[in-house]
This record gives sequence, C-alpha cells and structure tokens, in this order.
Amino acid sequence: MEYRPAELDAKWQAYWREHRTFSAEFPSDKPKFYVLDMFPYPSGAGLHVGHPLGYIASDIVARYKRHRGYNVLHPMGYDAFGLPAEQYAIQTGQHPAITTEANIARYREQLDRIGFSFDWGREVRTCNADYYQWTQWIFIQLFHAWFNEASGKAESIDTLIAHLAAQGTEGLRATHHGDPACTPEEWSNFDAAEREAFLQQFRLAFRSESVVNWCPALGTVLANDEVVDGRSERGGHPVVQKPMLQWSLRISAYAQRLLDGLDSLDWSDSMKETQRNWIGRSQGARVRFGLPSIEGEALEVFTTRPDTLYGVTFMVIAPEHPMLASLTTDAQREEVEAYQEASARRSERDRQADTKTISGAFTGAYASHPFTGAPVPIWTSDYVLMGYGTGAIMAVPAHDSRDYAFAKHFDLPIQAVVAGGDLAAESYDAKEGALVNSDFLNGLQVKEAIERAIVEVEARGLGERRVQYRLRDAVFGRQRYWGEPIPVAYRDGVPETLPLEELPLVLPAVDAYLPTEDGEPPLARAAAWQSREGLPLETTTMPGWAGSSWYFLRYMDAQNDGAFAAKDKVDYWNQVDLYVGGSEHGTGHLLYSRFWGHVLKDLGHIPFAEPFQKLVNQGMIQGISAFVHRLEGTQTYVSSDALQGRKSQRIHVDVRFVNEKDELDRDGFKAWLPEFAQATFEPADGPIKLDREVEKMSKSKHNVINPDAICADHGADALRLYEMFLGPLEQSKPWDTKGLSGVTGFLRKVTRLMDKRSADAASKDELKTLHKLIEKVEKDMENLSFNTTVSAMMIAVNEWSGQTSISTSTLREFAILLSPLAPHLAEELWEQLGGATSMAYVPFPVLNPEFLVEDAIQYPVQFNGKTRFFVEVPTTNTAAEVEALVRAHEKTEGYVDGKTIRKVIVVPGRIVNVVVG
RNA sequence: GCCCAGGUGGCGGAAUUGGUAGACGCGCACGACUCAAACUCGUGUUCCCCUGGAGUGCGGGUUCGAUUCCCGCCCUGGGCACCA
Repeated sequence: MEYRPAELDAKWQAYWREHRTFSAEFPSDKPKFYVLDMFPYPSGAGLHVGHPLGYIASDIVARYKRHRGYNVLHPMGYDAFGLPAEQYAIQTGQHPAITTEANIARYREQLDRIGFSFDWGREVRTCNADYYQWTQWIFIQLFHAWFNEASGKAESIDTLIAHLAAQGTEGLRATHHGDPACTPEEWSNFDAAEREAFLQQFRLAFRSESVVNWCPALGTVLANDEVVDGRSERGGHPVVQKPMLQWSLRISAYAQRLLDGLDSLDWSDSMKETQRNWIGRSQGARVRFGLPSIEGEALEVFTTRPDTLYGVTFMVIAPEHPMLASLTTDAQREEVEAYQEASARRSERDRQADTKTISGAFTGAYASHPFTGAPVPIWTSDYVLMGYGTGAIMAVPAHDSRDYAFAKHFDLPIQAVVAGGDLAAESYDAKEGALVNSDFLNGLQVKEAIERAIVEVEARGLGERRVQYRLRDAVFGRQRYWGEPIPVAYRDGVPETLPLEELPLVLPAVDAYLPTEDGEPPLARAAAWQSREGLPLETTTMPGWAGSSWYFLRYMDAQNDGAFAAKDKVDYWNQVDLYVGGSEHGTGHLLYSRFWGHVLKDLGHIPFAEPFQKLVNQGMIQGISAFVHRLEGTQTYVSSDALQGRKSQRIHVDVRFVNEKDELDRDGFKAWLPEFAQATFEPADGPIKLDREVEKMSKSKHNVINPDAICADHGADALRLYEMFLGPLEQSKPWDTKGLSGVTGFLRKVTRLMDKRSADAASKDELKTLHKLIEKVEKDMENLSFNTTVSAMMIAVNEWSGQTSISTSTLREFAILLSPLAPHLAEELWEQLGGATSMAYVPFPVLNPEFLVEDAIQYPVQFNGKTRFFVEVPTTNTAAEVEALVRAHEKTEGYVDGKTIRKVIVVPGRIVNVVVG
C-alpha cells in the first residue's frame, strides 16, 4: 500500500460529510460526553497553525469517546459579533455582516481540511437573530431578577416586590447599589417611575450612573477585563474614567459563589488562581468615623486591619467621593476643586503609570476617631479609588506603605501600633508582632487584635464585620453597532423590557456605523428605532461577551424556535465534560459564563450552575521569526556572519523566504515588498545567513505557518499528529516545520506494514507490543498526554516493522488505536482490512494483561548507586535468590575491589544496589 | 511587591507512590540503495582530560539510591496590583 494523504483526506472527509457520521444522537441510551472548544472569532487573518491545536486535542478525545461507546456532543460555531468587523465597516462602509460571513467561510474551509469530527448540524453564530433572540431573552431574565442574600440565590423580582409591599426594606437582605430604603406605605405610594428607579437598585440587569472605562478612540465604554494596563484590549487605545448612565450586570452578587464554585471544578491551579485574584476577596470591617462638622453624618471606611485603628493619623477620600464637596471648608475649597479637576483629567493609564508621584489636597475637615474621639484630618487623593470599598480609607502610615509615602510627602504624623520594623525607613506592613499604643489591644498579636477590634467595633455600634470583593459589576452597554440590541424600551423615560413575542429585536440598518452628531450610539441613526407600541428603544448594544456566555447551551438544541434549548436536551447533555481553550479568557469569558450559569440555575432554567466541569488551556504555538541585518541608513543586507561589528538593524523577513539552512531567498525577498526592491547584498553572491528567534506567531512578525499549506503538502493526519507530538498540550512550544518528517515517516511506515499482513494468528511478541500500546493509549487519553501517545505508536510500529509479517487482527486493532489521532489513514486501513462502514464507532480494543507478562527481568546492578552491569533473572525468583545470584556474579568481585559488601538492596522487579565500603 | 506554573542533550521533549536520566522525533555524522539527487533503509549521537569521571537552573540536606522529597537562592512565563 502506498501512502497518498491528499487522496485519503478528500475521500474520507467526503464520506463523513455524506453519511453525517458525527451527528450526536438524541434521545440516546448511551452515556453522554460533551467536549467543547472555545469557538473562534472569525478574523480576517484566518487560522494559523497555533489555532487548531486545541481543536485537534478535543477532536482526539471526541473520537476516542465514540470508540468507548459514548454519545458525543462535539460542536463548533462562531463568536461573530465584535469590534474588528465593525472597525472595518467604519472604514469601508461595508456591512459587518458581509465581512463576517466571508471570514466564516474562510474559517470553515480551513477547519474542514483538518478532518474534525464536528457535528456541523449544530453550528451557531452569535450574530444570527435566531441565536441572539435568546441572548436577549436571557437579558430579560436578568432584568426581572434580584439576588436574595437570605436564600443565597437569584429570585424573580416579584418576590422582592411582595417583600417591599408587605414590609418595605425591613428585614430585606439583597445585593444592591445605592442606598435603597422604604416603608410599605412609601412603596405603595411610589408612582411608576419611582418604583422602577427603586427596583433598578436590585435588578441583576440594571442601569446606573457610575464611573466607567470610556475609550474615546473606540467610542464606547469597556468592562474591566477589556482594559489592559489602562488601554483597550482591542487596539490599545487610551481609556479614561468617566461617570455615565450605563447598563450593567450585577455579577458582584455572585462573587462568593463564583469563588466557592472553583473548588468543585477540574481546572488548572493557575486558572483558578487567576479567577480568585480577579474576584479579590478580602475580609475586614467597615468602620464609621463621626463628622462633627456635619450633623448626623459619618465617614465610612473599609479596612482589613482594624487592629491598627489606634495608628490612624489621617483619612483619605477619593476625589470622586460624593461627600467631598460638603466636607471641604471654604478656605480649602479652591485647592480641593483644582485637585479634583486635575485628577479627573488623568487617564487610567497615567494614573497607573505614575503611582510614585504623590498628590492630594487637604479638605480642611476633621473626623473624630471612633475610639479616642481625637480629631483626624481628612484629605483627598487619587490613590484612593471610588470603585472599591467605600471610596474612603483610614490611613495608618506606620503599617501601610501607601499611607506611609503620603504621610512623608505631606509631613503628617506616623504612629506605630505594631512592634517591629524601622519606621524611620519604611512602614511595617507585616501582619506579625504585638500591638502597642493601642489601649485594650496592647500585647495582642496582630491576628488576635484584628478579631478583638472587630468585636469591639460591632459592640460599640461603630461598624460591622465585612467581606469586600474587588470584582465590580460588569458594564453591559456598548455605544457600538455590531452587537446584540438590548431589548429595552422607554416609557416616559422609564426602562421596561420588550414583550417576549417582540424578540428577536433585530439589529436595524443604519446609514453609517458611527455615533450621531449628538454623540448618540449608531443605533440612534436607525429609522423608527422604536418598539411595536411606538416606544423609543435602547440604543446601546451588548458587549462581545454576551453571546459567548451561554453558547454551550445552544449547541444542545441549536434549531429550537421556542426556547434557548429544550429542557430534556439540557438535562441530558448537562455540563460540558471537557472544555478546551486559551488561558487568555480567564477573567472575561470564563467568569461571565459561570455567572450566567449560576443565574440560569437559580431561576430554574438549567440543572447545573457550573458550565465547564473540566477545563484545559492549550499552550501557544510560537513561530520562529527570521531577521536579516541591514546596515544602518543603507539598502545593504548583510549575512549575519559577515557583520564584523558594524551597526545594523534587524528586519523581519517572511519565513517563506528562508531555506532550511536559515539562508535568504534573495529574489523572493526583493519581490516581497517594494521597499526591498533595490536591496543589495553582502556578500554579493554567497549565502545570506539570517538570525532566527522564537516569538509569538503573528502576521506582523511574518512567522505565520498556515495549516492549509501543511495539509496540502503532508496531509491532515500529519498535521494532527505533529501538533500533538510537539509536546504537552498545555505548554507553549515553537513550531518547526522540519520536524514534520518524523510523523510523515511514521505514517508511511504504517502503510508499509500493510504489505506484511498475513492471515496467520498473531505472534506472542506482536501481541505484547499491541497490548503495551493499548495500555499506554488508554492512560494517555485520560491525561490528554497525546505527545506520548504518538511516541508509543511509533515504538510499536518500529517493533512490528522488524517482524517479517503481522497478522490482520493486530492491524485491525491498531487501526482503531490510531483513529482518534490520524482518522483518515485509520479509516483507509480499516476499509482495506475488510471494514464495511466507517470505523468511527467500532469498540476500542480490550486490554488483555496476560500478554504483558514477562518471563524474565533484566535487573540493573548498581554498586554504591552506579549501574555497572545487568543480570537476567526469571520473574519467579525471590529477592534472596537475586541477591545470591549477584553476589556470585563474576563481575561483582571487580567492583567490590577488595572492600566489604555492607548491604545488598533488592527491589523486586526493579533494581539491585550493592553497598560497598 | 504578592500569587501560580515551569527550568532536563544542538532542538521539541520522555521518565516523578524515590529505583538503568535522555524514550520518541528533529538535526547532525557515517554507511547502503542510486549515474546522481530526492525518497527509503541501517549505524552512531549528553558532556569531558574517555579501562574512568561529571551530569536534570544554582547551593545545601535526607537516603543504599534524588530529575522526583526538604531548606535557601537564581532565572523564565503567566495572573493580580495605590484594592485599603
């Protein structure tokens, strides 16, 4: 048999498509297995060799599980709303749907070449109205829900209304913002607008005036996870802080549950850690400081160190703090207002970049210390953030480095309350040591003192124990076009959700994809943008993560018109058993999906809260970039070994123009870009050596390797095998096309084995090889260690290749073992060995341990831990017999070398160590 | 600064309830086939001062025996960060 991968790929891909080989069944008596990939955003650049890594791994699992008798759900779709298509639309006027459609077609073509066993009948696209009507439906569920802290879960808003009607906010424990309080009488006297304004403080989807990340270049607000180092994640544009009226989702209500839920999940430690960091739980207390200048008011702070209360020498409030204006004395007003303005102008990036410059202003006001009653000066500074805790802090310069720096800068007093450290040089932040200068806390260790202080604060009614989270509510509205319209209409300015029968609220046509002249979002350009009843509609759209927060549910029942998915299907498919994707989604997608999962569970729509039971993050495949040296200020390109210390710039060269000796293809290079057309080379006709370096694989670094090209040259099976063979799935590793010859050689060896097949019974050695392989493959499949699976197969094939013949039965079993990794060749082998249909569902070979039994063991014999020779011993021998054999061995005397044998250690089945001394 | 993961040949990597370090593959070298090249096949390939010695980031420790366990460092990648 000859190996012709191009023919095999075409033949079997057509077969699978025609026979719909990989449609998942429903209903089914089989156990289910749901294996999911993070669906891609279809970008214009197409796939490079790094993208399919995770898809190949999940496909191997899917195929393996089918052989194991599972009903496998292995779908694929597209996260199709997003900024790049819209930016392109702004530039060209082309509707983003057209760009998106074209990109999807390209993605599909590339995916199809690799031979994935996706059930394409379940494809989803988040930008299709039959999909996003259910995204809108979920938004409506969120709108009509609140978080009841008494039951620890979300409930229908009706239960809140009933509570308010019966007893007002008395006895109510709900997650909310603002300061909602009412009596049942007040509630019943509210008019419609007042009622809604009140309820908005509780809804899980709500509108509020808050400080948001505004990105002027993109013309939209961004969620915290979309801002990296003070710039937008997409495009790297500056982001500023700005108060705006915005739709948000109350994810903060779920902070503790999202934290606790991690314990039950089979995710990597680092991914769990990323989520824990993002949620940012800290324990402490809220403490109120009285304000003698304002009757009845107090300044509330959050602290994790209530033990240091006696070390408070000043307080700081955020420049955006609502009480700042009323606190500020007339004498200080000018200075404070100037400071407020200056800090409002600073972008988030400036604020982060320059945390060393200390700035602030004194308000002129004093609070009174809750324990001592002493006056405490109140300052304002932007090192205190309005978005965390209460937006105000008690400053303890002796034991907090930020407060210390501030105190030093403005020459404020520093009072030590924990022994240890040298306060002349720096603050003492460690939570170790005994309390001093602290009245009733004196002598206690920090941890005891924290506890004691909280008890005291509560007893005196000065505050209460409190857990604070860093996780903020997620801003949900985007001032953009290419996203799901938010299904809300306004009646006299009061928001209400659209009736369900008006869904989907379809994205309207607009004349341009830009904001209006008054700064309204693009949807405001749509003609008659109003509900059927004629009410004006919301003009912001949902963020990119809306559609991806629940798509795993839609795959279960992708065509359903009456529900996001039928209940019996959701019950059957349930959680995702294996989710494969990149770790860059740790704080965005994975957190929001979990949040929506918890809400949908609470509201009774799905039977589980955690969508993804097991998560695996595939590593990055890096590219090996090539650089040519250009002499500074010239068009002369020099071989790297001819530079001789001259100054040069390193220029990226597309890896297409590099041969296997790292030499430049001069003609290709000159024809590549106009700027190189006039290039001259040194040496004038010898080879031009290039530098190589491992970098991220990307278009801009010209080191992209395209999977289609690999499939065309070597076949899909070689690509699949090689991506896995490169190393452990989770690890990042560079792509080197040269290495492909190893796996193509293996595939050829397999086909050559077919020429040796015979109808004779399998030999004992042949079966030992086979069953060793079965054992290894089974183990590796559970651990997703596909790199070692490939090695094990190579070893087995090498062993069989040394035989003069191999039995048909062994080859058949081997074909099944191979099929998850190299399905095209495996199907072909199966057919040639007499299989009548696709092998995709034939049962996996059964391990028979009898074939693994060895008659004899090669014991390595060590002298003082160094291996010197081997003895072959029948497995039946006892340790004492082995020892006797070694003592009597002819070589032993030489290594003992006249010394005494102190001890002989025999580890049965493993090793012999002779201790000589 | 805090937290997490990881450091093994020229390269990708293998081996951890402590038991032959370097499987498998690339690359390289030599040989066979060929007029020749490619393909294919075979042999070798951690390093060194090579009958021996050293060696899994570095320095200690436990052990008959350590890539694996313990202590202290260094480096790389990732997460969080004026979060009180």
